[in-house]
Amino acid sequence: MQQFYSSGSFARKARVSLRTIRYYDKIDLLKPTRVEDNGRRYYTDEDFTKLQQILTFKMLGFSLDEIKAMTISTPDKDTLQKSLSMQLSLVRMQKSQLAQMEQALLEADAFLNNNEQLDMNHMVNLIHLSNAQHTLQEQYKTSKNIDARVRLHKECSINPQGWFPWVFKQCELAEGCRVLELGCGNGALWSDNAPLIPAHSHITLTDISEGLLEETRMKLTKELSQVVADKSVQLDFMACDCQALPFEDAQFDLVIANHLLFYIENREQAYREICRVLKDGGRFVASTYGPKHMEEITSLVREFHPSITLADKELYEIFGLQNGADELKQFFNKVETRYYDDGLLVSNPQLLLEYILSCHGNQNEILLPKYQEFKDMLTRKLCKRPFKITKEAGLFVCQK
Amino acid sequence: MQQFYSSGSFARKARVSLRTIRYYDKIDLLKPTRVEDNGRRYYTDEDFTKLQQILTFKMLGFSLDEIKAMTISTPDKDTLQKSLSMQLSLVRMQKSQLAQMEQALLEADAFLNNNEQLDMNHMVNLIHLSNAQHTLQEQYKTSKNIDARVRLHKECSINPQGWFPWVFKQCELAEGCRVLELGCGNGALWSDNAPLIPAHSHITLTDISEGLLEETRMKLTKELSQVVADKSVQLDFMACDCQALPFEDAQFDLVIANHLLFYIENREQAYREICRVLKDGGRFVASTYGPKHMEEITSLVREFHPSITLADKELYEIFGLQNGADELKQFFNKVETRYYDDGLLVSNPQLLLEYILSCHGNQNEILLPKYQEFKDMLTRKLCKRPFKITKEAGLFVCQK
DNA sequence: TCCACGATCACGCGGCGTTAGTGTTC
DNA sequence: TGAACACTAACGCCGCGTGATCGTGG
Repeated sequence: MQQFYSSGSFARKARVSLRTIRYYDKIDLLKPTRVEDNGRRYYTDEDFTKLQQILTFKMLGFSLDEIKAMTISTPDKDTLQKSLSMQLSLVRMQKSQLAQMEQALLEADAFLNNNEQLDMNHMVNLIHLSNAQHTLQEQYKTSKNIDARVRLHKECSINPQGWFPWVFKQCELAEGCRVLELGCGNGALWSDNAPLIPAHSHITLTDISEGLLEETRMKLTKELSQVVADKSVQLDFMACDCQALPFEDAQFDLVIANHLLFYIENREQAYREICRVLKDGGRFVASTYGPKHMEEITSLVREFHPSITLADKELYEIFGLQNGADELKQFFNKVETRYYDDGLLVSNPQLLLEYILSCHGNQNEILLPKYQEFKDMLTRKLCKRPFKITKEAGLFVCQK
Repeated sequence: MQQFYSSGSFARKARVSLRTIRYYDKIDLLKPTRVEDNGRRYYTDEDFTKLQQILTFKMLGFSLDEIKAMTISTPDKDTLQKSLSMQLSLVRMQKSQLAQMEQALLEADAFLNNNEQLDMNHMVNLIHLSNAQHTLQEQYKTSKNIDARVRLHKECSINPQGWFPWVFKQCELAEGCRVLELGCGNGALWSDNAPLIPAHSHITLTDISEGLLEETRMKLTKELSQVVADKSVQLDFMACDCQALPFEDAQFDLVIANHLLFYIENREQAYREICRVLKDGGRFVASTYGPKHMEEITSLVREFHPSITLADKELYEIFGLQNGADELKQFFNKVETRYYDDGLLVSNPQLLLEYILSCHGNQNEILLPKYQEFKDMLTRKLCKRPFKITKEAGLFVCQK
């Protein structure tokens, strides 16, 4: 009962070039359902739904490689619906971007009408907006990745407290304290602990990514509006590099760097800067992983294929729980190491799969072509009993 | 008082890469205001406005070459405003496209929710929509070109009647006639002559471009709604190639091909098809140019640079007023040639310039680098007395 | 004296368009 | 017996990213 289309009629129906169809076959993005011995390709209606996803994501600016990772699973009804809702949210984001452009263009036009002098800020703003669609995708991808990681931890952690509350507790904030967080990311440390933020505290959040910081600013000012008002807490945001802090000396009681230092090229410079902006007796809290963190996942994927690495460089080797104290002691008087007691019990293969695919190593090159096979293996592993994963995370508390 | 930016600070401010800035310099898309002897580039605020246009048009999907043609003139306040309004309309078109996508995605999702079976038409529709942004630009460009040509003729013609009313008159439509127009374009023949369309006539418009036809359909059904209702005129639309007409034999009293035949590869095949669908005694009206049409413009640009040609092949050589009758006589009984008496008197250099730039020859490669020089030459030519341009257009009336 | 910044090649990549030449099917 | 269609292979284009290497100003 299946109706087959030849490559030509398939391409015509979809109004894409034949070359494109062949190319998508060659790069394993869209394989024909059937290939005859003479090499002729035959496609079905199912391939249309695949092509639809591909083209829509392409329109939204993703590269074919990225699309390959996004559309790897065969489209059953469920994944199709997920994909559609993802497309929908992306289309809406694009639309709102265009609406911003429209607004800015209208403003610039009105400005030109009223005023002889034209304002460069308008122009620069427009320039940034027209470049924004690229940033938008980057953000979407990273936020999707972060999402996958957060979900695994949230849904499978043994310790019910959670990482951010634990870190917050270690910080021991006092009333009226002045705090600087470096690499704030999405600001989870503060949104997760909103009720615990002491009165009159002055919190400065920094990140090196302007776009991310802007998003975080919008999110936090919304979510913390109560606290800010009730306890007269002050929130500041500043995009900067922690190797060159734009703050005066001896400003802060506490500096926090949550899972950040392994990304910094010149850590000594960063320590110097942190010391500079800390008051005498102020504290520096720096969290990181240990060598055993998530080691079972690494073994698991290595079992499937031995040459997979989930991270280009092991972050804990650069700055980890086992070696971080040494270098910190050169800059701070007292350095105390504290471990966070937790582990994961994973029974949902999909969660684990998405976590693995969100890693920054070479896993996708190897796993995506054997997606189904790998998924089946995970499912088999997890169906009998939950999979136990070690967490080894913690932080250093340093005193100036 | 001018503030200069180095290439690096310019790029940082605009958040584009330095490489991009250098590349735009190399391809003559955005030249720095000043270049020092050591090769260093220096940019000003004016260059920001240029860059804004470039990036916005790029976001909207135009190629850098196209953008070069669009942003060639130095941005005084007037051209800047024009450019902004152009950007605005394009942004709005994109937005509406995205809105359509959103709609279609929602529908598909709802469909999936209610119904087990998913409809391929939805998918194919989505596919076409995601490809549409490309078509959109094409349409925008051709419509801009057509616009430039129409404006020149409308504003500078000596004969006040106008081309389309004249053609319409030659067609001698009767009540209840069945008419087929091949290559209807934007349907100007009918919108320009709406009050003259006889009652009960049945008009079928075709074009080979589906997108253009769809647009024309929307436009005409709006503009002719009165006539259609009052005189019970019937309008049909059909995307097809005139070398293979999807109509039965002996259907039409009249077939019209306005400035179309020179584009047809196999004209004999087209004539056969036209004869086939014409009733006995039915007529075929085919318009075209003659060799002298607009010849002064060709001389003018050749005067500026002798190797410019405004059309890749001269259309009238393929099928023109001077040679068309011969081939028509092989298929029709009577062939009568009628000339349209008109000419242009141009005093506005801008109109003429835009007309020339909208031609399909090699003029842009040569003229755009010397844009200002050419514009000055045109201005000088036209300031003393209007520039006279011959029109040699007309049509053949053939009887089956 | 350094070093951050700027400049010029030169190569490469992604996503196809475009011949060129060769079957295969209606 | 074409002609319409399908296939592979190979090269090319655009819009930069990415070094490599070499000045130069502050």
